[in-house]
Amino acid sequence: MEKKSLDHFGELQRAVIEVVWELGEASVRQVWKELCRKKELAYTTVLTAMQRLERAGWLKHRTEGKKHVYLPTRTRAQAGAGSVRKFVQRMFDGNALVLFRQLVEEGELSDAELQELQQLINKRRKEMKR
Amino acid sequence: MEKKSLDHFGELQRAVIEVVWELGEASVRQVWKELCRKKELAYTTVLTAMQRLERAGWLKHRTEGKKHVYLPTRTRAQAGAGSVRKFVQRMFDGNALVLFRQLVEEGELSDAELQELQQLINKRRKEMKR
DNA sequence: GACAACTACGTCAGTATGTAGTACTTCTAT
DNA sequence: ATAGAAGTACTACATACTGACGTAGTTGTC
Repeated sequence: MEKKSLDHFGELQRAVIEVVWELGEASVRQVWKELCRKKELAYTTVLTAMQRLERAGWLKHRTEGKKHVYLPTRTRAQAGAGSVRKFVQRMFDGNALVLFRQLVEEGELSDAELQELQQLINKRRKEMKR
Repeated sequence: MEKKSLDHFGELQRAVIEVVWELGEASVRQVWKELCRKKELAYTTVLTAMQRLERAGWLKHRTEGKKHVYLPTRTRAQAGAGSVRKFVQRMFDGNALVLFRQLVEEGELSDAELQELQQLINKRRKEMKR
């Protein structure tokens, strides 16, 4: 069922779903207006993108008068988590620790961030003990 | 220049480069033989895949007699790191901490792994202090 | 020089994507 | 009731990438 990871969409579809997440729910026109602030687009271009996202299972819609109001099927956080999971699967054979090692050792994080991360881990481990 | 992340390749190309990494360097025939253990493939199919990987900047080759010996342009680790970086960029606006939070809080890791991660972080922080 | 092994090049089908036009439908204001 | 605005549905087209090969030309070796 759930097939594609978020970061495998094209730019347009990606931008569309980001807008929907931001607004919580949105009509085509709303999204269109938002995207037009960056770049002129035909209304139907956005419509198509949203229909494709719906077919792909990322959006659903409810009918309101004559228009469709689209909602995300997953929260941004859920989508992020799913993408991470798939990414870890593809890239590191499902072993998340390898990814961590990569990020920690390749110096992607500042000392402050590392510290925050430690707190996160401690908290998590305490929660798990219960 | 460097455009595509490792996990955006198709299955064949992905399998090819994995074999090359494993062998260190490899002729088309070597890779072909290896891949044929899983699935019959025409020799030229593999050839094409390798040529495309070269055009994309993931392999280079040296000529040896009449054949080409292909080498990776990046180590597996470098490629992994690059992909992670791009992934973090696309998915979390470059903020790796958000990714960590995702993984830690969504319960992707066991207690043992969390513990190991803490050790990694400690080691890294000590290194940074110097 | 013949032949096997190679590479170069072209091709084809399938899929995804951005982009948008056209036609049909429906709500709404007069 | 009806015209027009606003919506959606459907179709189309160009581009790109991929898997998958076939064929033709080249070259090293016996």
